[in-house]
Amino acid sequence: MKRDDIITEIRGFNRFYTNILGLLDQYIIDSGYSLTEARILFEISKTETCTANKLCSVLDIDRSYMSKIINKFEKEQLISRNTCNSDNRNIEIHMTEKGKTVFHNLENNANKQIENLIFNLDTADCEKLIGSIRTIKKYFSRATKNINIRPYKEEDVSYVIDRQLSLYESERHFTTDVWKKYLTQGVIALVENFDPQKDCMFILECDQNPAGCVAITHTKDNAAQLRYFFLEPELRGLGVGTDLLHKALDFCREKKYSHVFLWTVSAQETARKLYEKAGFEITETSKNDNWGIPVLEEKWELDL
Amino acid sequence: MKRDDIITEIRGFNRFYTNILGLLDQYIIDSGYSLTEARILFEISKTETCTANKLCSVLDIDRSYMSKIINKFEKEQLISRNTCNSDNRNIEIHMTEKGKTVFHNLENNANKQIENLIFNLDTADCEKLIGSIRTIKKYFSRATKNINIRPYKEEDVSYVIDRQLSLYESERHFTTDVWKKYLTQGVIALVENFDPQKDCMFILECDQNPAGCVAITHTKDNAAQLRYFFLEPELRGLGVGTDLLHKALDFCREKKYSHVFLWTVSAQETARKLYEKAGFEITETSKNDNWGIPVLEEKWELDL
DNA sequence: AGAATATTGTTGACAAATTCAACCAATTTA
DNA sequence: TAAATTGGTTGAATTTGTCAACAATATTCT
Repeated sequence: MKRDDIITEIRGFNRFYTNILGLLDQYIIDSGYSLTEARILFEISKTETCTANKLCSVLDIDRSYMSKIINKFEKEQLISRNTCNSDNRNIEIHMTEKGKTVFHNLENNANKQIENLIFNLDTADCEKLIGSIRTIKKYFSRATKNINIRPYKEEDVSYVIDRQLSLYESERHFTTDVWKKYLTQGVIALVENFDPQKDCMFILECDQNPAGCVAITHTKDNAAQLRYFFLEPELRGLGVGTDLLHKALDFCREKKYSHVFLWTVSAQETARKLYEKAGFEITETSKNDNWGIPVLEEKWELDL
Repeated sequence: MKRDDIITEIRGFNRFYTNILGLLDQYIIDSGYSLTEARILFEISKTETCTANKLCSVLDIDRSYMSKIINKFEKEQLISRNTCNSDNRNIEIHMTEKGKTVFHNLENNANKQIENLIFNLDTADCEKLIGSIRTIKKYFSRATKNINIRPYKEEDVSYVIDRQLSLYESERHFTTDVWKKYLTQGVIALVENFDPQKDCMFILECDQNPAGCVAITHTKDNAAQLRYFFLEPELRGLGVGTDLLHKALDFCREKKYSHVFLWTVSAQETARKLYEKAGFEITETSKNDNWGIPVLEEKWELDL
């Protein structure tokens, strides 16, 4: 299939889905709230500490416009507001009971509509539909995210440590203190002995928030070791990890390293695929029972 | 997967795709034309004999609003208008050279944007993406179409004959005069000897246009034969064919037929699946070399 | 044929949705 | 401490879209 045909097909789908959404929006419009208002209500209800500003950036709506809608909501007693203690400029928005009811009704109608849409689909059809939805989301979601890779700052260190500990715990069941100490002290050692000519640590930001990391540390004999490579789960599979990995490899090339190695565990499927794609090969394996669950560790190496 | 989870996932996708579309629309908005205007331009350029009214119904836009936008287009010399000869109420809309240029630029920008969106997808990824797009389109497209099944009228007869001849020619390579005569005379015979107590012919309409057919004819010994069952290709796989088939079967039940049969050819995969799903079973097969290409004909029967 | 009705398109008044520019107050940065 | 930034507000202006009345043509019904 040619590139142009793909583009044509996607644009056709965009027109198609514009129609679908327009059809569904009809219900909301009939409810007395505009589509924008409904989107805002939805966002308020799902955001814990919600401010007008957050809403503006998430929904990409003008500040003044937001202010007016929020005002209207307050007049209708759908929400209540109180200025934030820590910063008096911020005003926190909360849903009132009435607001929750109104929102609930909107939600119910929206659900019923989708129910109609899939009414004559059987289980197998639904599975296919959901699969397709996920595929499209995966391939397009990068476009809606503001991804940025930058050198680490002092304040990132706690994120790098804490987030890895919790990810390894939930995903790999690494729970022992030995493991926690090993990881924590490793990161701290890197930062304390940081040599910008030999080491690097990059933070991947998604919409201004840290969402992943990769580092190169030099060993005693001046070899490059890739460490602390992780990515927030919701960003996996978007090609973002590849970019992050290559940022580290580019650093190695820039600093004239001729070789990189890393240690990982065999269960880290997604990461392993990235290593393989980047040209790494397994050169050594060893068992390790110290992290809370027995694992097979693998050494991967790459000549640059 | 539970029904509610499916609905949640679809609604999540709707929000997601609203963002995607909003992102893409930005370019159009920056072009000096509104999204609505761009949609109208697109529709004008692809419609041969275009009138304001057609645009209104296709794009679901108010007549007065359309009138104003069309006026604006004419002032900017993007389009020219001339009243239709056959009906002086209609005013045909044509793109001027300037209009074509403007539209072309819009198109180019839109294409470039999509190009960016799929920039880091390889061929395999694109295949998956397109597959998913088609799946979603298939499952949702019924919702955007106005499907209606009604008894045939005199003026439908030529559609039923001509469309079947061309579909059988392009899809089954039935080309002989024997075949054409057989089909044509069959339909004419049905209409001429039409007995509303024993016969029926239903036309499936899609957005007011004929897009399929099914008929029940009585044989000499008063058995019900299902004939002339076909559906426009773009409507296949949406569950529309099933509805049409059941309309015919319901007629049979209503008229107290205890049995229906039909003849089809083994290559008619999609239709055969519908017959099978409705409970039909093959009771007889025979070769036929008279239609331009040798086929295996099958008799399917169903007890009501 | 002639009256009633429907269709296509237009217009002006209006209402809703959205943007713009100027502004205030709190906070952060230089 | 002055200057710049951030979160939020307000009124005016613009854009977008709807409504109701109307004109011109075509169709239907008697």
